[in-house]
Amino acid sequence: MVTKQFTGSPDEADLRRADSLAREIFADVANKWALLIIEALGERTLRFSELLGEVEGISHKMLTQNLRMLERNGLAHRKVHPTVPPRVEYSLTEPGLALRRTVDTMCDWTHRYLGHIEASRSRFDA
Amino acid sequence: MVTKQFTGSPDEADLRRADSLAREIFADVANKWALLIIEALGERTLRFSELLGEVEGISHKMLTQNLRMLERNGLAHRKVHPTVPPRVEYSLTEPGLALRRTVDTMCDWTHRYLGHIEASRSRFDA
DNA sequence: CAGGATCCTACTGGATACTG
DNA sequence: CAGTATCCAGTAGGATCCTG
Repeated sequence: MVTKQFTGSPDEADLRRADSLAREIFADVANKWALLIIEALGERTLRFSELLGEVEGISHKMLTQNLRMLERNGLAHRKVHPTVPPRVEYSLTEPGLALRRTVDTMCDWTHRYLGHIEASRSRFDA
Repeated sequence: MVTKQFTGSPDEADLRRADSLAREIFADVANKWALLIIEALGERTLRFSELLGEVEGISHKMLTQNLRMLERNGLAHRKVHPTVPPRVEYSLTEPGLALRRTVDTMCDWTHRYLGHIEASRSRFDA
């Protein structure tokens, strides 16, 4: 489980707070776009427009929204070059890189079980 | 990236198909409820009603929906006991267990960086 | 080029009631 | 108890227009 149960311990309130925070973070991060962005940024630093092309199917709006969220949580770093036209580069922070490693294993998993899953689907759909 | 680019190879069509399948599976699995259910089932086999209680905040409908999806993809196994009242038990299959390991590391990640993230949020919100 | 704001649609997901 | 069906509200998310 994401959350562990603490009952009756001294600073129970603090622990419950950490608990709900953990759930919030998990909900932030456990979504398709966020994970795909993290995966893309793991390769190298990317500009906004590059990400838009790199993350298959994402819209302008969703990209901005998720980048803000990642920045707020300290997973991505936003570097603005004060040039004209503006140039903004996104990269992963240490926590972001750590998360990226687990996303990697998720991608590996996907490819490893592709066959199993496709077979299971055919069986189920029958 | 989830998807790798193959261009000009012999059976390019097959690879593109596998590609889009991979993205589909990733989208199925990379969602809050699916991951939380997998995490819960990792502990032990659970009945429908037990899952409902175990997965914090999930609704009846979302649970059914996600369980069907997990079953279809061959990640969860559904065992019906022909008793009355009915008793249905869900457990993880081998692929499901494998995925569960990566979900575990994601949960660990969440708890490890809780402090970093909370601090980053305060900074950002100011 | 990066990205905010707005509008609008479509789907997600909750509550509730019904069946085996 | 497990699961389906229906209805409905909220929101995710696309398209578009506008600024520095």
